[in-house]
Amino acid sequence: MNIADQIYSATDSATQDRAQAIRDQLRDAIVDRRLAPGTKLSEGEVGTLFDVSRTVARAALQMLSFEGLVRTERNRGAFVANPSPEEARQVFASRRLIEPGIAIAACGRVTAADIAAFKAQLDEEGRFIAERGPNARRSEIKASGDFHLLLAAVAGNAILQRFMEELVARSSLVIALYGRSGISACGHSEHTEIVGALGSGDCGLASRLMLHHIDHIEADLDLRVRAGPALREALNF
Amino acid sequence: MNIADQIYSATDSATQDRAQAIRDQLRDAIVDRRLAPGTKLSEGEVGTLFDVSRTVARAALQMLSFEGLVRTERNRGAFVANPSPEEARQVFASRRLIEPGIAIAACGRVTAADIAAFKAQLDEEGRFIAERGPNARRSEIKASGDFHLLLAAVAGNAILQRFMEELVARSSLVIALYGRSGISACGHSEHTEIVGALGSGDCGLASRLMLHHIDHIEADLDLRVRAGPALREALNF
DNA sequence: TCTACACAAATCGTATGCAATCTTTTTTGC
DNA sequence: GCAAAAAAGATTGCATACGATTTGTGTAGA
Repeated sequence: MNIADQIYSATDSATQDRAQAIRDQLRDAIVDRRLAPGTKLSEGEVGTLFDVSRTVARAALQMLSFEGLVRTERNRGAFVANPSPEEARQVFASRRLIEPGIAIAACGRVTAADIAAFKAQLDEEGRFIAERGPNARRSEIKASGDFHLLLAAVAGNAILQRFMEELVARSSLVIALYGRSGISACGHSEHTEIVGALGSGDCGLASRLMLHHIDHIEADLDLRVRAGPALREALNF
Repeated sequence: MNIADQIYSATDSATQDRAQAIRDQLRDAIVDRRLAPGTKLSEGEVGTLFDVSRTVARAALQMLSFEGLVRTERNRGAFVANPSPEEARQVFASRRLIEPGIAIAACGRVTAADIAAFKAQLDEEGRFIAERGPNARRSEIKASGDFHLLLAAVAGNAILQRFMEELVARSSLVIALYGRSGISACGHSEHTEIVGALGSGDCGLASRLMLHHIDHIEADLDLRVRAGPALREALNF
């Protein structure tokens, strides 16, 4: 069982229907920025693409709409979400509220095996940062999110874990839209510090480091309304 | 616009399809304990009851399943959720983590009109406590949850507000299953204290009061595994 | 040339039908 | 009488069909 499986096991263990599989693939595509914000996802197109009927495609899109990754308009269709600056702020405000607590919970339950998993995760992050190129960049963003999901999994609260999955996914969208530079190297070192705090059992430190880490990520965003997105939103509504 | 509309405006403003309306009615029924945990909700039954096709009923049940209020089993059907003691603990652990922060956020944004709405909400709670009888008891539980939802609405973060809607709804289920006595009077006075702290702008106090309030609610639960629910679960699985 | 209206194309919302799967009952063999 | 197998019944999973709504296009009139 690799790390990715471990992270998603809570939601995917009982993968019953094909709709969930399609949702997962679409979510990965959105998080990896292969699907740009605003892209139209028509039921028929998704259906033929995955070789299922519109019924199943519709269910998958509905799930993504619940997660906030897709916006649906009646009789118009589904579109990859285009979060406004205000939504972006709310995403990070939520993370600032939840993640320090998750860090404390994880710190209280972390095992040696978990630490090993974190180390493997950090190595993977490092590899993607070392590589350069668009594909590595995508993998890097995803790996960075996976760190936070792994932490949530270790914390052992399935409800908070699901909240975090949603927040991390939406953060990817926000960073795609408003991200300024590569926060990657900085983020990676901060991840390493957090794992260090977990390993030494300093829960308060882990919590504080996490809070600063989120602040740093958000500080890298440029949430001023720009002509491009503003115009698009004006046209969409 | 009454208080209930205000609370749910974030999710219901653009009520597009009938599935959402059905979901809301079913959710109210579950939260009000008119539908007991474990009750079977077959697609056909729900469809005929609301006079829609199975397609629409299915969508409504899927939504409730995302919220954790309904559990679906492949080729078996949907059932009102029967949260385990562990799930119950996770619900309250999540609330302990999130709600003090919500209280602080709400405290920083609360207006005079909000305070008036809180007062009206408290009055309504008081009325239901004064009345006795099963219907009043139901309304009382619902009103108590609405207080927390109103607070989340005032906090002004749509994402956290949705998380709270889910947590409050699941809490109702947990209290229905594991609640020991009437925490109501105690809870009502604590709500009043929190509103007092909000009114005087003491955000730290509001946050601490909220944390204690959640602890008190949880302390009233009897989370030891009992024969009844265990047997039911054994029969369901 | 520009505007307004009408028609055509595309897409969604919903109902219904069939196949697959699970549960229950009946039948059969011991 | 009891256990096991088989058939019947019920319910979901999924595909498809049709109507409704929206969007885009072309044409007629000013």
